[in-house]
Amino acid sequence: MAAKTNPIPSVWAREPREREQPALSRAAIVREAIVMLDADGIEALSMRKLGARLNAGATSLYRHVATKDELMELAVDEAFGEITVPPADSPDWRIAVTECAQSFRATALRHPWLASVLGQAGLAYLGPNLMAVSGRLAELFTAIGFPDPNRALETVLPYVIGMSTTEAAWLTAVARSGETEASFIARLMPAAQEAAAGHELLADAYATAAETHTAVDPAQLREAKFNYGLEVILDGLALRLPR
Amino acid sequence: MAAKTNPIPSVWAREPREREQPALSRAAIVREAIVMLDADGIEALSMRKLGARLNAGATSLYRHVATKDELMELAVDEAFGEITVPPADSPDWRIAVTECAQSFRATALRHPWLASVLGQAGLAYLGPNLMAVSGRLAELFTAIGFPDPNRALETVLPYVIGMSTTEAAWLTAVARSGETEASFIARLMPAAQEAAAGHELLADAYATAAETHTAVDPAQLREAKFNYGLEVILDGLALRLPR
DNA sequence: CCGTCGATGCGCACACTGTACGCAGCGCGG
DNA sequence: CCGCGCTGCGTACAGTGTGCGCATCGACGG
Repeated sequence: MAAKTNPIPSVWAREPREREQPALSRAAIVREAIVMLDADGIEALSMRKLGARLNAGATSLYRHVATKDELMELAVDEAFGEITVPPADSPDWRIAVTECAQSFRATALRHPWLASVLGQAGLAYLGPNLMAVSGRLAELFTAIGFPDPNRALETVLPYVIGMSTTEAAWLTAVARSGETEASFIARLMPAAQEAAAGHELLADAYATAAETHTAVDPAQLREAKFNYGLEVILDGLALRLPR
Repeated sequence: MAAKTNPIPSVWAREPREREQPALSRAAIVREAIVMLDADGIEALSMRKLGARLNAGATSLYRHVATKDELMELAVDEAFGEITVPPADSPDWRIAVTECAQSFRATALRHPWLASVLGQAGLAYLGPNLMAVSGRLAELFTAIGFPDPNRALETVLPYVIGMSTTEAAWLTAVARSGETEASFIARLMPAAQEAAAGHELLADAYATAAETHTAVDPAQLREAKFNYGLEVILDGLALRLPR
């Protein structure tokens, strides 16, 4: 402390060494990577910038992480840890499935880079959090009583993934534009209508979309859309439940 | 020709110039880019390699394409041109929807890089082919008679996108391994079972999956899974059709 | 036939990426 | 006390997208 308040400009007078940071660790690296990914998107994450953020050189990270791909894998699993799946003995199965679907969607929207990574790597990862989510989903869908729980799960999940990643990609585009979602839509729709020239119905759809989006919060519209599709699928699944 | 069979080592004796290639053009660039993407995946495409493939320097491409992102956008639209949508007056709406869903899936599996691009950029593109597909889909779903055709479409489409991109990502991982899909599964499943330790149901699912996959062609299993989920959704949508 | 001009291709250069390698310092066991 | 393994870092290399200015070409007006 003395040396700090009395800054003698000599290399010899400094304190022996300041191990201020809790050093580098795999957990700290992954945590900071997620912060950067959330803030600036996937293409803004580089090992050098990440190292700098941790008061470390770029190549120091490689003591704790084999490769950047592995780091992304760890980040994905970490994000999956935020997904909640209701217990298998939930009283109302539709509410239970809806809850975990919404949890998945919320996680994907909180971490829009997930969409990119899943598009490239799929679900071949085997991290503990991903396994936990898969396991709990299997339990839930089995307990519901579907004749083929896996098939049922593999109907809902693609829908949730598809909708969430599409939404996330959209939000990424919005974020890159620097505008609010509403103003981005307002700017995009005329171009869309022009591009849709020759496809009457489509142009009309864009026109009415532009109107509704100025009246209603776009985020609410997206959520309603998500829930509508989910209800459709749950109806379809209900037909397959033994009575 | 004389100069070629008689190679005088002089700059002055050579033929005036051979404009053998039909030169560079936006269409040729996009076409060759798709060939490379299909063959070696998305991370193998670089402007330099693409230029070399066209007997051109890397930066020559920029006379016809503003940026690599724009090139990808063009490639995506080109791929969307392969998707077929049945006419709006199809007799059986379930068959019609199934056909275009399968067409979408087939296209995504033929061009697995589509999954990556859609995950990053979403459907905000406005290319002519994408507009044409959207337009025909709108017509089809309107003609079917849903009370809210857009909502119906936006239920099926995310499912198709989610399942197709997941499958494409999986196939990409398989391709990177250099093995056949069956042997890749055989090698992966033990690891998956180990990772699923503590989640009984999941481990069991992996075990039975490993067995069935050795008995049945994995590609057929994937197709059946896709069709099952699609049927579920169509059942859910049918409930919303006015009788 | 010549001069000019716009379009096209290309070499160079810059900033940046992931990551392999070998060295320097630390804390700890013998 | 010595040595050793673990950790961080500096350097370096191959490769990326792309801006810039020059060389070359076909076509066209005089």
